[in-house]
Amino acid sequence: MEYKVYKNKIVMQNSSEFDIKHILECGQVFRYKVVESGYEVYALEHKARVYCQKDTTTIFCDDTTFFQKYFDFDTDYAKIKSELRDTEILENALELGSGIRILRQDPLEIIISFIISANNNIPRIKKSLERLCERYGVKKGEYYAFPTLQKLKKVPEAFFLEIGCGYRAPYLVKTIQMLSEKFIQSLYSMDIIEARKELIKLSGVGGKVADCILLFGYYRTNVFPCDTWIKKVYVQHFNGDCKLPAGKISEYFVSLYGNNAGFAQQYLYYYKRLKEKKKVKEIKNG
DNA sequence: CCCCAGGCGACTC
DNA sequence: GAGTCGCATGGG
Repeated sequence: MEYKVYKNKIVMQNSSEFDIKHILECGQVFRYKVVESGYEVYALEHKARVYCQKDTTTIFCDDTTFFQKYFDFDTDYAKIKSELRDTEILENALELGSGIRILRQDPLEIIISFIISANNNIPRIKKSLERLCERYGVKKGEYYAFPTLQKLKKVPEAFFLEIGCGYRAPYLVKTIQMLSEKFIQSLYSMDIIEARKELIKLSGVGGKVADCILLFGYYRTNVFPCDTWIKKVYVQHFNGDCKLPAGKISEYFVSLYGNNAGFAQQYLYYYKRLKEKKKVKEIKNG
């Protein structure tokens, strides 16, 4: 991918491997919002504004080094896509979500976000996280940083209830008490099986959430989070058994795509959600 | 009223 | 170990 880095911006031309809409709306990140003709995205204490006009994408930000890493600029997505283009459904998904990239996000932010995500819908997850940051994150001008672990340890269960976390509130409190910087760091170098086992020990973290944490928080791309949408993909496009548990479906896709499994999952998830949304709209409009 | 949302924990057997 | 079930909460 070709790009130029300036003092406070990164500029890309004809970037077929970078589409900010695809990146933000494929379910890996919740702290972003639509602004005039672009998006604003928040990561830890940083903020970026991304605009796309014709063939030019511009990332305005406070720290270009941070966001080059965050947007995964060192990975060759053209190569990954060529390796994944093996079936009709993948071909369609790769075309629809051609500009998807897996973000290098902060593990703590991802752990909290995906505990909240369980059996929840995206608008509500976004709202809960926004209110958590507003109350416990450091104010950075007109936005808020994600709370530090130290700050999170002071959040009472009642507050998580107040911001709409529902029955996940006690899970969050319990998990935050279990977390330490050392634990979070230790997972980077841990064997994937072991890391997954450690994450599942956390309250509110099962197999699916653990896979999301590994993929989005630790960039472990040889996992395949299986949720309700992916289940539909498996049944409808891979001739799968609808009674098969999520863990087995996940294993199936990892055996199929190996270190590209996480990427495949994002393309398929984005594809299925968009298609389903479109179908609902069509029904509504007659 | 129903069903669903990026599932998990507790409880069975 | 696999199979049920309840779960807060808001939207369609």
